[in-house]
Amino acid sequence: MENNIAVAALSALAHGGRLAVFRLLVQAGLEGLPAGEIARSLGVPANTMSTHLAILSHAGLATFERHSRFVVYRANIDSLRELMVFLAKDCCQGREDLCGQLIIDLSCS
Amino acid sequence: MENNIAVAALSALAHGGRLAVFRLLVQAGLEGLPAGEIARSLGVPANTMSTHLAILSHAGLATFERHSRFVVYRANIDSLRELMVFLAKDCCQGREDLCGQLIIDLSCS
DNA sequence: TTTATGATTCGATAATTCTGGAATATAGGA
DNA sequence: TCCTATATTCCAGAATTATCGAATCATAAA
Repeated sequence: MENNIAVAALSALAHGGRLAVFRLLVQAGLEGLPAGEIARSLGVPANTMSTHLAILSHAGLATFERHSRFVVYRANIDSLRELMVFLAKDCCQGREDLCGQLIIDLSCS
Repeated sequence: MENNIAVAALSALAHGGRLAVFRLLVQAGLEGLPAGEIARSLGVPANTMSTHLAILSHAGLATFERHSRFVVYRANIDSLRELMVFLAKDCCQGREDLCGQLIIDLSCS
């Protein structure tokens, strides 16, 4: 993952509202959610939400697909994984000893 | 990790310059680096760097300790781990199936 | 006490991001 | 065609963040 893309992804998630959107999209799974429902669900005006969704998809954290009048958004889990690898790599540059501290618990507790 | 702290950590890293600082601190390891050396190393004015360092330590990503006239900063790897866990958890809320896609390769290649 | 060095804080400007009303697409139905 | 529903783009003001010169603080040495 390139540096600039990582910064874009971090910026996209560094916003409470967009973090909530991402979580909602993850919960929605493969079916995804139309923009309007996301906006309604989080109590945000449609145009504001449209901006947030554009930021998320620009950063690669979400994908979208038009279905007749609806634009369905989906979380891009793969992109989140790349971001996590990027962050982990920061701690592995010639210092594998520190890498050990990064073992994270992925059990869904 | 609390939501607001996670957002603070994401914001802190969502800046090319601060990302570079964090990387430098990780490379420096347990010894850490004094503020001035970090500033010189990255070609940033001391006062600007001081602001960046404050943001990083506020977000928990760095710690500091005064040694006579020097203020030595260190990366807080543990905090990065917590951030990664936080991000991973977003994908595990009742959807353990998606969690599988998050297995990341921590081998330091 | 005076001077020098390292670091932070203050204050002001520039730049960016956030937000939402209004206008504009886009697609389907009457 | 005309109307409605869904979504985005345009635009402008508000809010926040970024940057850095100057002043100040903190520590140590002369």
